[in-house]
Amino acid sequence: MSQSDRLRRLVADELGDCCAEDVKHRQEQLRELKASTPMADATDHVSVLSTLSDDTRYRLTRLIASGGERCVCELEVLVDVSESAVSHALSDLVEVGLLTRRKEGKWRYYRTTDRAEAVLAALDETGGEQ
Amino acid sequence: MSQSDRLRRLVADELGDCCAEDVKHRQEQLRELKASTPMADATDHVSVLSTLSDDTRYRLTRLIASGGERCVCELEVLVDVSESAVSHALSDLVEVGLLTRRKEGKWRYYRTTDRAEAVLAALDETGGEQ
DNA sequence: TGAACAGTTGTGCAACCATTCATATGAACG
DNA sequence: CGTTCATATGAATGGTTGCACAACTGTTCA
Repeated sequence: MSQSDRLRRLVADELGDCCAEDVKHRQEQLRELKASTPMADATDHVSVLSTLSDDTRYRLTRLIASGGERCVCELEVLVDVSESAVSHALSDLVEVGLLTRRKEGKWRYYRTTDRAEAVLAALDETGGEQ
Repeated sequence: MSQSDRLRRLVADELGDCCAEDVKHRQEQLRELKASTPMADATDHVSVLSTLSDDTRYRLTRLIASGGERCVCELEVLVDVSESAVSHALSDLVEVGLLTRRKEGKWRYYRTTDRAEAVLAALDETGGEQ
């Protein structure tokens, strides 16, 4: 069974009856949908999401978002993974634009970006639905 | 070298000089930050993010978000993975509350939730920053 | 200069995850 | 009922990822 077979049946079911014209129209509609859906940033967005979708990185981002600028040695205390893991995590977060890094002397301070805050807010504001 | 050693040095650097009192205070501050940062939904949020952070699932969500309700056989045309993979992906998305499923006859229609739209919007609205 | 130290990066292993193939379910229809 | 069809589900597997350990940068201070 081919994809277009199924599509024909679907259109037939939806419209009651249907002719080749209707199927063509639906196909065209889907083609347009695919073309018009903004996929340019897909890779960018996917890497942001996948970076934030790790427990350690999520927690670090949360902590920085709610506590303001922090440096590695403070963060190490707040999550229980090695300092190396914290550093890895922070670098990943900077790389995708969820954190910014500031050097001061031998310390490095991390801060959340607007993007990080927007994503966290989106999650917070849509908590208890189904 | 212990964590609290580093913390002491950090506080010393920040304040110019510091006493045991100051370090205690910073430690207390961090403890409060940890306690007050909302981590209850962490697992929930992390699974939402990790579900959406897959290319196939992200694209499907995008397509449904911009095209409205769709059923599996339409979506199969729009992304180039097997029907089984589409079905798996959609089920995963429903499970974490990014899509809802509606049955009608032998077809199943999928629609995005507020949460999905909020997260996509957050990403869209914070595109070109650094 | 060099010792001490904050943080970063490379590597290997273990755990996890996405896709596929094969099969199951459940609705419609004769 | 039995077949067809749309979709779901389970098991297997191939690939990816997170972590700890250790070696390495780069900075400060003597």
